Amino acid sequence: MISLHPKTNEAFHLLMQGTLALARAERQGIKVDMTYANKKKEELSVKVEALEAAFKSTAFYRHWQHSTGGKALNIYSNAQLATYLYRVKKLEPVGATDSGQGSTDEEALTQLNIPELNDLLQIRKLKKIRDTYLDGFVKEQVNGFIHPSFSLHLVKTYRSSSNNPNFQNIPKRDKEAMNICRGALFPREGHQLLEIDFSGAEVRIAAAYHKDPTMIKYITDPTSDMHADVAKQIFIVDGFNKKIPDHYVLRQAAKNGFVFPQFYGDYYKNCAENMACRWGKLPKGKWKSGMGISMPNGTLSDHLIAQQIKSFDSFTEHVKTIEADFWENRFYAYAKWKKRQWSNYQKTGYIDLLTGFRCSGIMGKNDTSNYPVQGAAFHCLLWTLIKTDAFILKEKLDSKIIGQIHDSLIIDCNPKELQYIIKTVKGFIQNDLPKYWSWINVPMDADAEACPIDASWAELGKFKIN
DNA sequence: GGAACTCGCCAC
DNA sequence: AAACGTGGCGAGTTCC
Repeated sequence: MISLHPKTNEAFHLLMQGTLALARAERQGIKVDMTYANKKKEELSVKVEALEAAFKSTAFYRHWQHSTGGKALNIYSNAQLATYLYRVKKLEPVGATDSGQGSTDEEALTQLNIPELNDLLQIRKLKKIRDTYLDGFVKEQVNGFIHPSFSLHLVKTYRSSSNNPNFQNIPKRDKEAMNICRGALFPREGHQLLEIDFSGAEVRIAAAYHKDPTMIKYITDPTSDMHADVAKQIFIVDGFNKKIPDHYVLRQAAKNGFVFPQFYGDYYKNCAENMACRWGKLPKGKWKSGMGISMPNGTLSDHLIAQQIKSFDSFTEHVKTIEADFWENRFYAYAKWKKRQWSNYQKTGYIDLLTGFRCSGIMGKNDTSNYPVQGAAFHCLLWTLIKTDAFILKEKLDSKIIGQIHDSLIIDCNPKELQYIIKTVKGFIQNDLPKYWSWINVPMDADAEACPIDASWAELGKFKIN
């Protein structure tokens, strides 16, 4: 028997209207400074060639070359690199790829502590910027504008995807890569780029599913701070103050190394390793005084040793207890919902989203709680994009929606319309959206950031708007 | 010579 | 017992 989802019609209309609004954004496109892009490509090529020449003059390279027995050596072949490192030199691989080959990613090569490999990593970074991003813009550009495509029919969770070029993965965190890549993208003459982001989209939409009272409190009480609370617990800090830089780093480590991974279904061993080694800069094994990132009094190892956590293994055991507390006490209702999702899926073979979509097919346990959150959170953005598009058309504004990145809207904005647009879109998000979807059970909010007039997308951070 | 694969790496 | 969700894309590689 076919069971029809009660909200199918609503989901259908969201897809239809979303497709039309996104098509208008695609047609608008984003201006590329071609002179800049080509100049930067050239500069990167010069750097890559210099680094490549330096690499090829090392004993490491000569030995590698010699080891191939006459076969042409390509220093960018990870297969050849893995063979050399793990078969010829018999080094111990830090990890393995899906197919079982010793891994040659940044993590693995850094751990090997071979200076020449750091040069190789540097070359990889520059080539990525040049070949994936700058060259992607140049290839896809028509009359100085790129027109990234947005699709609503490709992703299992009913999120969107983007290609030709992909507008949703342009570097942001790495400052150098961000400046070079986003520095090529501009608004129309006299305009400024405006980005409106949902605040904590997935965390808030998850609350509509699990209705966890602790989580709802964290979202609604502005004096509470979930990541700080978890950081205090993991790193055992009294008098935690996120204004102290050392404490702020611990909060970031807890947020990105524990809280979010746990929401996606990660487990304590990965979390402990990431927090200790990647964030805390502590080694595996036994810890001594003076190791790791700085703390208000001494270093992280000093601090943890004083708390009787004297080794990586002991920290891991500690994080295990925090994981148990996280799901058994702090977010008990959330954990219960996750279990229900899995058992419902096992009975029915599908998962329904609050926005009227249904995910079927083979899923793992984590998928059954991740898909509905990821999809519905994106649908909040899509709904807002449709409303904003209609508003711009109706008011005959000069500003144009040019793209979307899962939970954010990017607008090529006429400065005269900036405040009006921000106010209106925030109104859609804060007032109209929760009315349209009455299952939303926490306030929805957004942040707006703009670039100066005529400035590239790289200038976004410098211009916050309350 | 192209399809399909692996690997690494960028975003949310 | 098992052990992080969703994509796109370039380069290298293998297969037909």
